[in-house]
Amino acid sequence: MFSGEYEHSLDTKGRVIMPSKFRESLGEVFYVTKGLDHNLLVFSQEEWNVFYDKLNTLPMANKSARGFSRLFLSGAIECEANSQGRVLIPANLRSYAEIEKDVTIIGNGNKVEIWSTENWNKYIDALDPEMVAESLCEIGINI
Amino acid sequence: MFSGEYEHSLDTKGRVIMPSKFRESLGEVFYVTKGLDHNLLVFSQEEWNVFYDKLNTLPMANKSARGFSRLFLSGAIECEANSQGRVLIPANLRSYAEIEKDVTIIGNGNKVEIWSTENWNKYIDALDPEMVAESLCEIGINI
DNA sequence: TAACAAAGTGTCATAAAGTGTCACAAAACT
DNA sequence: AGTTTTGTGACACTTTATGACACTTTGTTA
Repeated sequence: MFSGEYEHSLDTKGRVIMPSKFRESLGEVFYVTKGLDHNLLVFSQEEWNVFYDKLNTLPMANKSARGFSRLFLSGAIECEANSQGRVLIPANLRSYAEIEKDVTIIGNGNKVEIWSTENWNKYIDALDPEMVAESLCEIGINI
Repeated sequence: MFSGEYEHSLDTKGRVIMPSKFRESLGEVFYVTKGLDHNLLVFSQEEWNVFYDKLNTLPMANKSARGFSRLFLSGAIECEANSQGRVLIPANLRSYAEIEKDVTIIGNGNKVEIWSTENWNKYIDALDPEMVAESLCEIGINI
């Protein structure tokens, strides 16, 4: 399980350090793709396979199925952290997540997320626990 | 699995570079044909065979099935990338995909897709994450 | 059918992008 | 406080992309 929050910065070539706490669980090879809140998602090989298999069962004659597939796969890269745990984030992912220099990397259960620090702070500040709780109730989720 | 997004431009003779990340998996000889969204599809020999077999099982008594078959097969060409990974896109495919100068090449699972950069940007910008999230729920993908 | 034009192909040279690793700084842990 | 681990900048090196140009093939016209 991934948890915690780490702030790092990109080097001049657009590489980011994967925090050492996450490296072991992620494994040698892992996957980065676009998330739904203008952030990036990082999956271990195992978790990625589960996700990829689901995508593959979708019928390509269906328009929205083609959309997901393109969104997630065009945004996906296979990474192998080098000896120092650095990973290159390609330009298209950087611009999608509005990442320039400072990133915040958080653990979120079965995945890791990469945010631009600015967006992360905005997001987490705007999150009102009361309202979140309320909405969960409404849709019948009991936590 | 093909994934990632690469932007390239055609040379003056209408050739395009196949990104190096894709070359190995595509193999020496591969197939290019028309796609469903005014883009081009690129298959490895192996994936092409799978695709071709699927086309062959379509009931040809059905009008759309005949259309499908004609769209994909009439547009198909066999390609061999030269030593620098360049491939000539024939004029009919270029005009089908509205490709003039800038192309974006994306990995999409079992196939590669070639888009005019302009069309690709329009397409991907029009995908609304909220709506995607909604549809993902419906089909039971949890991300 | 010879001459020419157009289209297609191969390859070089250069520029740009990506990758590996060293060395030091900062932080965490005894 | 000393030791180990982790993060960062710097830089060398490798790989990849692309314009340029020459050569080959194909097609057209006189």
